[in-house]
This record gives sequence, structure tokens and C-alpha cells, in this order.
Amino acid sequence: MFVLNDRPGFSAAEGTRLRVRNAAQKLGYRRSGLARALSTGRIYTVGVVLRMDDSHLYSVYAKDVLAAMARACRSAGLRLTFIPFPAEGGLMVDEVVDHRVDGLVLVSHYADEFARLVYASRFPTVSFGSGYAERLVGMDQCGGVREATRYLIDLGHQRIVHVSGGHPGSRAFEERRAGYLAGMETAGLVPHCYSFTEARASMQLAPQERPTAFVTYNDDIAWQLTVTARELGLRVPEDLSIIGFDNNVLAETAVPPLTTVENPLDAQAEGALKVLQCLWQGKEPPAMAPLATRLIHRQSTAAPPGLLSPLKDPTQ
Amino acid sequence: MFVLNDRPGFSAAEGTRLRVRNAAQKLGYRRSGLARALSTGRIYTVGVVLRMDDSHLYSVYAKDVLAAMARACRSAGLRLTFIPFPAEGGLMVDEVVDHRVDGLVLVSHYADEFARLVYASRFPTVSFGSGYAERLVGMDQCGGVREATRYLIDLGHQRIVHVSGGHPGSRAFEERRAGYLAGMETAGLVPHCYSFTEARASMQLAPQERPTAFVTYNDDIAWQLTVTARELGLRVPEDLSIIGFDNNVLAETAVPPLTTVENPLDAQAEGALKVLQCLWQGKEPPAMAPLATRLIHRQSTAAPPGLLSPLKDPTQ
DNA sequence: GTGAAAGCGCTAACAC
DNA sequence: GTGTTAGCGCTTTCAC
Repeated sequence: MFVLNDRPGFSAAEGTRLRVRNAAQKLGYRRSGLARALSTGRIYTVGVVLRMDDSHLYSVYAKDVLAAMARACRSAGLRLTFIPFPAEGGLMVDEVVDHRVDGLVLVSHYADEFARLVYASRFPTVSFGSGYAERLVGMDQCGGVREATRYLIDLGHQRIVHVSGGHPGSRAFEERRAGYLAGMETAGLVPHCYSFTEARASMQLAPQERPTAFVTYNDDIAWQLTVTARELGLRVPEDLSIIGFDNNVLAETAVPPLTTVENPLDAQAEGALKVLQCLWQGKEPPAMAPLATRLIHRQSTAAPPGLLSPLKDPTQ
Repeated sequence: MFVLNDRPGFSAAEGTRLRVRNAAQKLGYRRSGLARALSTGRIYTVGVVLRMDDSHLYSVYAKDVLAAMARACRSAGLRLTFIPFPAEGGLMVDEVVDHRVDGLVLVSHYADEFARLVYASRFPTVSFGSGYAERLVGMDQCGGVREATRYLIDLGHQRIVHVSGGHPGSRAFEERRAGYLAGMETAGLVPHCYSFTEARASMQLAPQERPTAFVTYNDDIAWQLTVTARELGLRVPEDLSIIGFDNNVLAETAVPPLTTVENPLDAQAEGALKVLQCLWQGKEPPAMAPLATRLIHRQSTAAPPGLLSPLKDPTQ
């Protein structure tokens, strides 16, 4: 009994200890993490609420977040329960706040109303990435995109276009856009924000008119753009520079590999867990400063075409 | 009290019912799924044990399996806990068999010794894909690859090579290989099984000597092979046909899109859950016949080069 | 040091 | 129908 529970300050002969263990095993005895959880109030499991993507099962972002959270949980001796948030229909708060997990990580964009209700329940909860503002462990998306834009400008680009993505109005959507706008404004260049369709159309303009660089919402879009460019006979990066966001597997495997803004998922995962741990100890966690992002240099960016010839009038 | 528990056969005025609900909510009352679990013996959660891939976080296969299981669980009103199986170090059986989940799904290849111990614990467990043989919900990998090989033969190929992958000795490794061997044998062709490195080297042989088609272990390898082929100046499928396995996102996005053997993950996920449900009801589930696979026709396969000219002596 | 008992928050079986 | 109670398997506290 006591040997099984490892009662502190219990000493038995090693022989006895072993015999008890064996007998227990033979009887098929397994300690119930469940009963322990009810008794201690901790089940050592965190729930990760992740929007189900209608597109390819789950996006590669979702998968990477899950992997990062899984790693962080494992280091922390925690288990991870995956709670998909259905695109339509959503989730009842009671479904998630029922103590089958010790805490919740709300990942990025899902209905804010849901997040509000979860926080209102006072259940230990933290937001991951670019989601609901309350108790958010996020990164400096705006700064990252600003740096990317700046980089293109330094290469000599002027007709730089931002290609939006994600959910309009979402934090990620707005901040990445804002980073681009800030970068352009600092350089005194006129900004253009396109949808994917508009970006595609713009590629078909005459060389003097079309954009020489795209700063995109994420790697998925950047990837699509490289494919489209190839189809249209444009070379990347010679004719067109493209920058992504996330630094996921697509950025690495694209042809050419994408210059992109790194999204520090592991750091965010650890940060999120740290917040939950504070909450479990009853302390209100300190506000987390957005994590720094950095630009990963690969082969999808270069000086704009014609830069070697004398600079022409940048009108238009 | 009873309205909160939805006691069967309890009838109160709707008004009262509502008032009670509101009061409860105001007090922040949440039903504890935990206590209920201890009481009923069901926590409505299944654990999915998935090998952590040292390579890209988790392989796309792992992600797709997780997605399929997540969908199946959701339809069944179950929650999914993700239990990563660390590549080195493994997992203690007690860690997983502790009643924080109702049952376990063991996905594909991890140490068989672990699987054996888990089954020995008599905890409700099922194997998914191509893993441990006991209570396995799998598909007909052998038949799928045989069909793929057959297809290439029908196109006129003769120098068809199998490119192995995965863990040598694992079920998946052996069965897919066996499917290839069977296909070749039926046609009276001599089989060659290469590693990825060998396959790569073979591409550099003279046109008359190099393979005209690869049947690969999975889409990841097939994808790599298309990249390698392009680097070497070989055209797919004009110079070289390639067939993958899994039909995952890589098969779709590869250039050209890959002909591949579909891995019916959703069906397997549902099957696995069905098995667990039997187990929960105390019935030993019927042995599941391997699910049928089918060949998805895309653009990475064509007749071998030179087929239009008179057939030359197929020596060598 | 070792045993007994209360209690975590539910469900299910049993009285009223 | 409606209230009461035992008990799920642990941890913790309190007696011995």
C-alpha cells in the first residue's frame, strides 16, 4: 500500500518493497491517474484548442503549433489533449472547461466570443500566437514584417506589394499588414495591399508596371505565389522577390526556398506553459512581451530586375 | 441539483429549470468531467500514441493520422489526447495505462516491445495502420503496391525499381516491399530493391540502363525523388515514372503531382474507434480485414521513354 | 512509523 | 417523483 504510493518517510526492506511491487503487477494493478486527479485537482494534462481548417485537414501552421506544444508539454511532464474547434458550429464552453484538463491553450484565430467566455469562466487559460488579446503569448509580427519590407527596400525594391491572407480583422491579419505599411511609410514608398487574386493578376502586367516584390501573409501564400510565378514564366528571385511568414516546411521545400519571417513557435509554447503554471500556483502571470521574430534569408529574394542598369524614374 | 444532472425522468417547470441554470452559472459552477469519470469509469477520451519523428517535427503522415483520428473522435463524441512516443527513451507503460484515457490507439511503428506490454496490461488498446499485429486496423499495403507495380507494367515499364523507406523489419516496410515483389514476379520481371541513395545513383546511369520507374515506400520519398530527378535533368514522367504511397499533401503539391497508393486514414480511424467501443462494451472485437487501398492516378506516371519506337531487346 | 478515515464531485442504487 | 447514501481510487490529515 504505502510502497505503491511512495509514501514519504516510509521505509521497508528493499525485498519487501520488491515483492509488493511484483504482486501488484501480477494482479494487474495500475495506479489510477484519474482518482489521483480528482483528489489532487491536477490531471497533468493541458488542452490545446485549435481551429479546424476546412482546407487541407489542418494547416501546416496548426500542425507545427501542435508539435511545439507537444514538445513543451513533454518537457514539462504534461500531457496534451487536442481539442479541435470546428470551423462552423464552434464549441460549448462547458465542453472544454470541465476539468478533464488542467488548463487551456487557445491557439490563434477562432471566434473571439468563445475565447471571451472561456476567460470569463476563470478557468486557467492562455492564448497562443496571434489570437485573443487577453493573456496572449505572441510574437512581434508587425516588427517582423516591417523588417522584411525594410530588407526588400534595402535590396533596391520599390514596387513592393503586400499580399494579405488569413481572416480579415484578425490580429494576425492586421499586424502583419501594419508592419508592411510601417516599413513602406518609413521609406516614403506608396503601399499596396493585394488579395491573392489581385497579386496573381498583377504578375501579368508589363515588366515596368508589375510589382518586383511580394511580402506575404504566410508561407502558404508565398508558396502559391512561387508556383503561379513559374506558371507565368516569371523567375524567382530574378524577376520577382517573395517573402513568406512562419518559416515552416513549405518555406524550406519551396523552389526556390523562401526568405521568410520566423515564427518562434517553440518559444511561444514554452511561454504559454509558463503562464499556465503561474495560474496553477494562483499567481497572475506577468504580461508577456511579444517574442522577437527574425528574418530567415533564403533564395526567394534578390535585387529587383534592372537594378544593374541605371535606375530609371520610379514613377508608377 | 437534478436539473443540472439532467436526471432522467425529472420534470420541473421550464422556468425553474432556467432559473436554476442561471444561478449555477452565476456561481461559476461547472460540472466536473473528472469526478464523473471516476464515478462512471469513462472519461470520454482516447489516447493516440504516435512516434515522434526526429525529422521534420512530425512527419506529414503523423499529422494526417492525428487529423483523421481527431475527426473520428469528434464524430464519436470523444476527445483525443496526443501521447508522443519519444524516438529514444520510449515510454513507460504505466504512463499511458493510468486511466486518464479510456483507451489507446497505437499508431504504426514504435518499439514492438512497448506495444506488447500495453496489450499485456489488458487496457483497451488497438493498433492503427501498419503497427503491432494484435488487434490491428490496417490496410492492404501489399495489395496496393502490387497494383501500383502492375499499373507500371501495363504501361510498358520493365526496369521498375522499389525504393524502400521506413524502418527495416517493420510491417509497413516488409509488406510494401512484398507487394512490389509479387507484382514483378507475376509479370516475370526481375525485381530490384534500392535504398534512396541507391535510387539516386541509379538515375545517373545511361538511359538504356537506368530504371524507367520507381515504386516508392511513401510520398515523402517519391517527392524527394522528383526533386532529385529534376536536379539531374530527368523529366517526370517522360523519362521516369514515380509512384508514391499515402496520397498525402506532398503527392498533391509535388511537381508533377504524384500517382500514389491511397492510404485510407479516415476509414482506419473509424475502424480503430469501433474496436475500442467493442472493448468498452466488454466484447472482443471481430478481427478487422485490411482495408482496401486504391491507386490515385496523377501526372508522375507515363509510358516509358522509347516505347513509341519499336521495342528493343529488354536484356538488362 | 503505521493505520484509519475523510473527502475530492460526481453517478447510481436505494429509500421515501 | 424526490431526497439520501454509498462508493469510484486516490491523497491528505489525523489518531495511534
